[in-house]
Formats: sequence, structure tokens, C-alpha cells
Amino acid sequence: MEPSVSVYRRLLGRHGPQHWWPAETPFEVIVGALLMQQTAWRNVAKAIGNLKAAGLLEVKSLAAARLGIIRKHVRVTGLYGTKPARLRGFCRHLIARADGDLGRYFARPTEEVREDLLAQDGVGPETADSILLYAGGHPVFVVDAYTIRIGRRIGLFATDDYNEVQRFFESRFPKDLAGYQEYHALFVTHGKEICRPKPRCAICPVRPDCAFGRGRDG
DNA sequence: ACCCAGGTGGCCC
DNA sequence: GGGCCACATGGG
Repeated sequence: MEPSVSVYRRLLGRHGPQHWWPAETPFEVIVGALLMQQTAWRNVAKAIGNLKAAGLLEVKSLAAARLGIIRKHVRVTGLYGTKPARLRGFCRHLIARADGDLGRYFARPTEEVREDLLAQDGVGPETADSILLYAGGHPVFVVDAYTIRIGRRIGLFATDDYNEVQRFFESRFPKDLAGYQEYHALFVTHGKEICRPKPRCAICPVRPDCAFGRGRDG
């Protein structure tokens, strides 16, 4: 059995369907992806709630808002020296590029949209792919720290290079939107719950209830 | 008082 | 092109 498939099945069996991304609209996915960087989802949820309450969870209003106002709402997610400008800059780009219409923005070949996303300040490979996969409906495999950590520990691959890991999955796992969405979500859920960055000590390096059984990871 | 979080961009070599 | 580092709040 193809390893990437069996790992997927084990994660699914262990955690169940995740139904990601947790957002109401594609625009919320984008805002969430930009705010998510290096913080906990709980804080992103608060920030999104703040923006929504202020009527700023919409392309044009956010594009027109003052940085200080945006900062006030997203401060809880940290890195507020950069996130507000990136958020607003991205919205302005959406307007310039597609009149703020996401359907129109995403209506191009995947690679073209991906290049456009990567050209935006604050949008690296993971953020771009998350947006493509969860907001744009483009089937790209999202790689994140958990994907790399877990994949390496269970011997799926040895690299820690984003593109290599992405190719690993895209060339083995069936190319399917729902499957990609679910797989990435499962990696994150498993990682948050079990796969710690560093072993705390030699005696209890990992949690024992990992879906991959004993061994090194968890 | 640490360590970590679903990264990214800027430096330095 | 790879290897650090700052960015900043909130929670364990």
C-alpha cells in the first residue's frame, strides 16, 4: 500500500474527518491564513470576530481601513507590526486585480494564481497554498511544520524542503480537493495534539497514543 | 521563567 | 541557496 495513503487512513481513523478550513467564507479563509502565522488559532478566531464586529470582514472595507484600526483588532494575533499592512495590502491587491471578486480572482490556472499570491507581501508558500486549497478550491497540497515534522519522524521522507515535501504528496497521493483538504487538516490536528517539536526528556520523548504507534514520534 | 504557535522576509556568508 | 534571526501576543 502506498505509504502516503496508509498514513492518511491511519490519521483519519485516529482523528476522524476534520472538515477544514474553519471559516464561513473564502474571504475569512484568506484573512485567517494571513493572521494564522506564528500564533494559535484561538487568537485568530478572536481577531476575526473583532473584524467582523467592526464591519471589516469584507474586502473593500478592510482595504480602506486605517492601519491603526486594523491593528487594534488583530493585535491579539501578535506580529502586529507587519500583519495589518499585509492584510490591507492583500485586500487592495484583490481589488486591483479582480475588483475584489474572489470568484474572479481564483478563476485562472492554479499555477498562475499561486504565482500571484506568492508575489504578495506576507504570503509565502504555506499561506499561498492554504488560500488556494481552502478559499480557491484549487487542489494543491499544503505543507506546514507539522507535515514536515511528522513525515520525517515516521520515515515518509527525509527532507525539510517545502517544495520537495509538496511534490512527495502530490506525486503519490490521489489528486483530489477534498482529500488534500482533509489530509492537511489531519496533520495539523495530529501535530497539535501529539507531535511535540522537541522531546522533553529521554524517558518520555513522545506521547504513547500516537496514531503511528511506538517509535519515535508522536 | 521558559517554550511554543498551522510563517515570512531580511540579512549574512 | 542555505542558515540564522526578528517579529509579538497569549497560553501551557
